[in-house]
Amino acid sequence: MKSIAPGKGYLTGADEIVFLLEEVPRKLRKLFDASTAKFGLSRTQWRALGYIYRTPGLTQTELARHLEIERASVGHVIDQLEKAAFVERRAAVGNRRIWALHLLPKAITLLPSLRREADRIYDRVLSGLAKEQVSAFEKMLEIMSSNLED
Amino acid sequence: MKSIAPGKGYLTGADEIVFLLEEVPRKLRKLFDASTAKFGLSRTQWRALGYIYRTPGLTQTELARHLEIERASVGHVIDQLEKAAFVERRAAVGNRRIWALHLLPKAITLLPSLRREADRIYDRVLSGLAKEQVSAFEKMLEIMSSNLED
DNA sequence: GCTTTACTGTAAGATATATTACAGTATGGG
DNA sequence: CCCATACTGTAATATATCTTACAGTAAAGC
Repeated sequence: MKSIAPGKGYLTGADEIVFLLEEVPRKLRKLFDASTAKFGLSRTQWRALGYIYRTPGLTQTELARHLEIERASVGHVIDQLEKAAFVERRAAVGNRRIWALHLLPKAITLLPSLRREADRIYDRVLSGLAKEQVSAFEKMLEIMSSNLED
Repeated sequence: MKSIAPGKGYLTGADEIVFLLEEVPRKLRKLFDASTAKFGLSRTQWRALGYIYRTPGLTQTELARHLEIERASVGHVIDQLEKAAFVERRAAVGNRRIWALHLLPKAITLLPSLRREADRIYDRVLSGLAKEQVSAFEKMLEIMSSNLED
C-alpha cells in the first residue's frame, strides 16, 4: 500500500525529516526482503548468516547484539536456520552454557549471491550522489546516532 | 541490549551507511516509544491520533496509507483507541462501507504534550548540525527515497 | 437496470519479536 | 572450597503486524 508524506499543517518542519528518515530504511528493508525471499530466507536470517560468516563460533548472545534483537528471538532464528541446514549449533569447549554457531556448506555457497544482491541495492540507493555527499551524509548520521546515545 | 556496528572485514563500505540508516531511526523510535508510553500510548497509536487530528473524518484506509500499515492492522489500532475513548468511529454520510474517524476530547487534551515531547526529541537528534547541513541531509534522503521508488 | 468490478472494513490465522521467568552453568570474593 | 552473583539459552506468553479470504457496499460498463 502506497504511503503518504506528512503535510505541512499541524506538523513541525522536523517531522518531515523524521518521516524520510523512516521511509528510506523502510524501502531498503523492502528491497532486501524481496532479495532474500528469492533464496527462501528472511532478512533477519540473512543478516544472521552474514555475522556468523564473519565470526564463526559466535554465540547467540553475541549474535543478538549484532542483530539488535533479544536472545530469545535469536533462539528462534537459529532454530529455523538449523532446521534448514544452513547453520549448526556446536558445543563450545570449556563453557557448557553456550552454543558456538557455524555455517554449513549450504549457507556458504549462498553467500556470494546474497552479497551481489546487496551491492546492487546499494548502487541503486546511492545513485546520483557524489562520493563526498555520501561521506557527508554518513558523518551526519554518526552525529545523530551519538546525539541519541543513552 | 546494546548493539554492535558492522566491522570492515567481509562487508562493503555501503553496509556501514545502511547500518547507520537503520540505527538512527531505530533509536528515534525507541525515544518516541518512551515518550508515548508515559501517556499509555504506543507510537502507532500516537501517530494515528496525529493524522486524525490533522484530517478529521479520515477513513481507515486513508489512515493505513499514512501509517504504512495494512487496513486490517489499522482496524486493531482503532479498536484500541476507541476502547480507550480517544477516538470515535462515526458513520459516513453517503457511503455505508466506511468509518469516519474523529478524536474525542480525551485525545485532544493530550496532543499538545505529545507535540512537546516530539519537539524535544527533534532538538536532540539534530543538535550540533547547522541548518544548511540539515537541509542538505534532507535533500539526500529525498534523492535516496526516489531512487528506491518502485 | 443488471452485472461486473472495485473498494472498505473485518475475521482468522501466521509470523516475528518482546517480556518475563527460569534452569543450568560459570565466576569471583571471602 | 563455598556462596553469592552473573551469564546463557529456552519456554511460555503477549503483542503487533501481515496475509488471505470474505461480506457488504458502491460504482462503472453495457
